[in-house]
Amino acid sequence: MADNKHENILMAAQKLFAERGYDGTTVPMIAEEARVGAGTIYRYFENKQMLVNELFRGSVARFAATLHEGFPEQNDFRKRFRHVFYRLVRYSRENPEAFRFINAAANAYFLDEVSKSDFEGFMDFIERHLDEGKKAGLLRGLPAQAFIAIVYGTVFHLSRMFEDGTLEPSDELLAGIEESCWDAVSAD
Amino acid sequence: MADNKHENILMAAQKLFAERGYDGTTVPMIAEEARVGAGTIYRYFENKQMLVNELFRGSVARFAATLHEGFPEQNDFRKRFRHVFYRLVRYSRENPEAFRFINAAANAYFLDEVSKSDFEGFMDFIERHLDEGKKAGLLRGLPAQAFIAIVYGTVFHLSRMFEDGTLEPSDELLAGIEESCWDAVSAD
Amino acid sequence: MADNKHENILMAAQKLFAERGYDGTTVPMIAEEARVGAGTIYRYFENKQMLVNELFRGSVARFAATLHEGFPEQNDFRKRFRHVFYRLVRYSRENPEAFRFINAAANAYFLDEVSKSDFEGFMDFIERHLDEGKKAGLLRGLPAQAFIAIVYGTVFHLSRMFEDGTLEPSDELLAGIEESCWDAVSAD
Amino acid sequence: MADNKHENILMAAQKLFAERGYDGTTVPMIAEEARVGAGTIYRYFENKQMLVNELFRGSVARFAATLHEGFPEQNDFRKRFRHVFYRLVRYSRENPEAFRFINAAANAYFLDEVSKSDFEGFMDFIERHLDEGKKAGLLRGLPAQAFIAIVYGTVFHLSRMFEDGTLEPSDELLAGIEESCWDAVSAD
DNA sequence: AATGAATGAGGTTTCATTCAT
DNA sequence: CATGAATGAAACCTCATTCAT
Repeated sequence: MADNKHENILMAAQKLFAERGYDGTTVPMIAEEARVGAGTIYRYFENKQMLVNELFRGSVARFAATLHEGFPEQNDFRKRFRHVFYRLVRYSRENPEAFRFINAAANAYFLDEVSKSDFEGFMDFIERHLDEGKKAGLLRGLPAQAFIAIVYGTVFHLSRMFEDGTLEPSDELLAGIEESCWDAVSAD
Repeated sequence: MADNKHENILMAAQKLFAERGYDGTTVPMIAEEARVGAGTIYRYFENKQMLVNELFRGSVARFAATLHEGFPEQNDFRKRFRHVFYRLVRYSRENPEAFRFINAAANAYFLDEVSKSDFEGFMDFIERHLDEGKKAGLLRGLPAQAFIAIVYGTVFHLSRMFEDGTLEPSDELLAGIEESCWDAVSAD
Repeated sequence: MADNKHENILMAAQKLFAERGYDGTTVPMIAEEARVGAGTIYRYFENKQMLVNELFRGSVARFAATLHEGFPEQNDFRKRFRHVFYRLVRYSRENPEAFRFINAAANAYFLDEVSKSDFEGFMDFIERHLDEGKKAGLLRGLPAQAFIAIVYGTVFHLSRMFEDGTLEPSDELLAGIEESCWDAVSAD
Repeated sequence: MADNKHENILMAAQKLFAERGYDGTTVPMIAEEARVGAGTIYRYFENKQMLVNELFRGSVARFAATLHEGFPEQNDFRKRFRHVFYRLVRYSRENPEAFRFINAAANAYFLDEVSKSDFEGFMDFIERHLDEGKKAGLLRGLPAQAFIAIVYGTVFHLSRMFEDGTLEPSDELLAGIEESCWDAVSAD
């Protein structure tokens, strides 16, 4: 266990913010979870709000990286769609707390403008990707945002179910849902 | 404006909890929004936690009523599916704060067991409805929960977009999305 | 004992700031001295800094009122000088804590601009008064500020001595010192 | 700049205590100003209170030395009075921070008994000097303490004015004020 | 000897709750 | 009934002090 306090604090905050929200999480709670003194947190973060913003931006950046990494070079839209779907699922499953936190915090009053625009930039990537599919005539005559609602909304809810045990994840299930989502957005 | 303080307080709390979350909302904030004294809140609710639970249960009950009301008697699954979809959308659009609050609060640490089981009961209705479609062989070979993720998740995300103006609602758009969802879950 | 909490808090703060300075005085100390809960102080003052500034301005205003009240109408400079001297002494003796506080806090970093300019306005009155004496040829060829140093400085130090018992005040003593000050500033 | 940390710390503390008071100055502030680590301060001083006391005593000792040095041997009271006045002024001008700190800290709750009695001893020297003048019949029929109020109080206030630029020091001005003070205390 | 990261006691401030009016 | 002034526990944050390096 490398004694990286900065990272420990962020991970502790991640967990607690996901469980109890920003205002429901106290700094001493974070300190205890991170196994540091409460004052130590203020050596690494200016205040609680800076901490939550730094955490949010880091999580969004890793989320974006997950999505971008391995994004198919050739313009095979079906392949790209599948990539995006599986990467959304992968991030939500490998970082369930981060994923839950990002979605709960997006647009929250404690986020600063940089954080909000970082998140928008992330969503824009998905939107641009779907727009390509529309231009190629592969998708229905709905706004790209509607497709986001379907795909992202589905993954979001799925992640909740995986987390609380309502649903057990399996390759088969995910393949089925990916196909469902594709059928929901593809033309004809 | 009838001077129904009990109701005013609940509506004020609804609005604020939706905007700032449970812990980010103070009792004096609720009092000001409801145009009552802070002490008055304690004549109608034992404490803040009881208030949030009563609010949650009321919202879930109205949500359930919206869904049940007009549920097609005859066993026409396609019609019933459409009913459920449109009623989810109707509730989310007519009570955006309540809808946002319900989804943010579901499973939150401040809910008591009664509230949690009320919400589960509500979800069970949707699940049972989808199970019928499966039994009738009209839906794909996926768990009913997966369909919930798709439909409910889509409506949830859609509602967010309507609220923040990312997407403009229209009959045509909703019809298109309803069809998408149906295509996502129906067999063939 | 009228239960004027606002006033009680100001008086408690006055006493403690005079004894221990602004930073050496804690809000709970003020609360205890004022016989109120710590939180109550924040119903009357936005924060500690607003409290110290309101206190300062009130004290300066009463100091100025003491000086202005009964200021001789006729332009008899000697009489006016005596008036100013005795009123400085009166305020410092009737409000030793306020006087000590004003002198310690003038120019302090926790005072806002309004407070500082209030104090300057007060000092300006004394300066204008002395300037009249200079114009009338009754005072020495020194800047009015030098006279302030002599008169105000003397009264300030005198007040300290009265407070800590180093010197016992008496009419005779004050008359003697007033004469000394006059001899220090008057021409010839 | 010799690397005398002990001295650097004292000088840094001097400056900061003069500007912000004892409680308004933090140990890290002193460390930064002295260009040492915060922990280093505790190698040279037991704690903050010991530091402030040591500083106070050193400043008072240098103040006393300034006054004693060159004190006229022959019993020429007028000369001695002038010496004292000019040495008070000299110290206050050459060590404005120390002078301001001494006067603000005298009697403060954080000074220990040794520090307080050191300061009293210093004041006693001035008092004894003035008593001689009284015995020689050269001064008015006022207590020596009253003369201290006049002379020390004047110099104290003058120093404030020099520091904040309200008054510009000059040989002529000082000569004039010294004469004023003498006229304030001398018989006839 | 010197440092500065780490800490927890204690500072300022907020807020759920009570209660006299 | 309704209120909002009052409160103290607990929140956020600071800082004197310690101690491993």
